[in-house]
Amino acid sequence: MSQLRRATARGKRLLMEAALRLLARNRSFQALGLRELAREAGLNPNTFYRHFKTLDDLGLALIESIAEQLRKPLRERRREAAMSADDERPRSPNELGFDLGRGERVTHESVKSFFDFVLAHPEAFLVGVREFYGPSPVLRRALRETIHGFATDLADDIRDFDLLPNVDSDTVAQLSETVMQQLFLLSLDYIESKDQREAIQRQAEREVLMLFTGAIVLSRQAPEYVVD
Amino acid sequence: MSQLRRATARGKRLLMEAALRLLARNRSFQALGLRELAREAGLNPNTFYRHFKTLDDLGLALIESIAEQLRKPLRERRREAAMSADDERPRSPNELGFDLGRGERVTHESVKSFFDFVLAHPEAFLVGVREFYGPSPVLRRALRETIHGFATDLADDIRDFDLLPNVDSDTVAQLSETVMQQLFLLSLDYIESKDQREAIQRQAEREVLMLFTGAIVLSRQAPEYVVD
DNA sequence: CTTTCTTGTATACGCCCGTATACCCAAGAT
DNA sequence: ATCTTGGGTATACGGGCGTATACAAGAAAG
Repeated sequence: MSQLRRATARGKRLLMEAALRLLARNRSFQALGLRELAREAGLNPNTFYRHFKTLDDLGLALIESIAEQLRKPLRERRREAAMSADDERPRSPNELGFDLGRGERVTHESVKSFFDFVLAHPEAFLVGVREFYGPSPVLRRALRETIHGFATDLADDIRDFDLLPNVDSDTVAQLSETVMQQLFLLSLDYIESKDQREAIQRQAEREVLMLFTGAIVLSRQAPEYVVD
Repeated sequence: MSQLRRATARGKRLLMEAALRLLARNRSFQALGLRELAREAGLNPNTFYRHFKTLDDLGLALIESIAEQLRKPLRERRREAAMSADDERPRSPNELGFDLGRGERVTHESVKSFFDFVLAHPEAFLVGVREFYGPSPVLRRALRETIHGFATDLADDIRDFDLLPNVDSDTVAQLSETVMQQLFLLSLDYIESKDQREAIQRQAEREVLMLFTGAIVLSRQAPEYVVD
C-alpha cells in the first residue's frame, strides 16, 4: 500500500454499515446472509470477498470499529455529568466515610449520561447486547473486550472522583465490570421500551447504589490484611 | 380428542428435543432451519407442520416445557441447601439487625445449589441465556416470564428465611429479579468455562452479598414513610 | 365393520444461497 | 507508456431451503 494506512475502502464501509442496519432490525448475526448483506449495501455479492474472508471477519471489524468510536466519547460524557453533579457543597461523610448524598447525585447524573449516550447510538447498543450472549465466540470475545475497556474507564473515574473510599482497587475493578455490564444489558430494554425508560434508569441507579453501599460496608471488616 | 389431554405426540417431542440439541450446539434460534430440525430428529420435514405453525411456535413450546420442568426442582434444591446452611448456631445480628455470618453461609449454599442445578441441565441454561437477548420477541418474552417465576420463588424464600430483615417486600422482589437474572446470565460462563467455575461462583456470592448489604443499609433511612 | 382423525411420509417446485471463474477499469508504481 | 494491483461486476453452478399436494397406516369413534 502506498501510505501506511489507506482510507477504508468504500465497499468495506458500505458492507459494515449494511450489517449494522440489518442486525439492528432484529436479525441475528448468524442468520445474516452474504447476499442479503450485499443487497442491503447496494453491491455485488462477490464484493464481500474483496474485503472479508468470512462473516465472522466482518462482524469482528464492525465491533472493533464501533468500540473505537464510542469508548472515548462515552467516558467524556460521564465525566462531564459527574462533574456537574459534584457541586460546591461541602462533603458530609457518614460514619463509614461515605457521603451518600453526593454518591446519589453523582450516580444519578452518570447513569443518566450513559442512557443518553445509548439513545444517541441505538444501533450499536442494540446489536452489541444481542450478540453479547450470541452463538459466535468471536463476536462474544470482542464484545467482552469492549465492555471490559468501558469498565476500566469507569473504575478509573470512580477512583478519580473518590466515590468508593476505603474500597481496595481490585474490588473497585470488579464492581466496575459488574456495573458496566449491567448498564450495557439494560440499554437494550431502555432503547426498546420507550415508556419504561424512567423506571429502568431509576432501577439502575438503585442497583449501583446498593452495590456501592454494600461494597463499602463489607470492606469495613477486611480492610488490609487477608482473612484465611 | 378422546381425553382432554393426550400424551405429547412422538414427533412433537422428537422435534423439540432436536431443537434443544441443535441450539445447545452454538446455533442461534433464528438460524435454525425446518429441514435441519427434521433431519436431526430423524423425521420427514413435513412432520413439522403437523405440530407447529411456525418456528417461533416450536421455540415457545420448548421454553414453556423446560420452564415447567425446572421451576419446582430448582426451588427445592435451593431450600434444601439453605436449610443445611441454617444450622443450630444462635443468630448474631449486628447493629442493623443483619446476621452477616448467617447471610454468608446461606448465600454460599444457595448459590452453590444454583450452579449445581445448572450443571445438571446445561442445555436448558445454555439455550436460555443465548436467546434471552436474542432477536425473537416471542422467545424473549417467554424467557423473561420464566426468570420472573424463578425470581418470585426466590423472593418468597428470602422472606421465609428472614434474610433481609427490615427491607420492604417491593425491594425484596426487585432485588430477587436482579439476583436471579444475574445468576441466570452467569450460568452460561459457568457451563462453558470449566476452569473458572470457582471464581464465577465466588463472584456471584460477593455480588449477592453486596446487594443484600446495600439494600439493608439503604432501607435504614426510609423504613416506613414515603420520602418526597 | 366402516369411517374419521391423527400422525407420518414421498415427491416435487421454485427460490435463494454461497461461491467459482472470468472480465473490467482506475490508480499507482515502474 | 506499460504493468500491477485493488476494488467492483457479470454470469453461472449445484445445493439446500420452505412448502404445496398427495398418499399411507394405525387408532378411535360410530
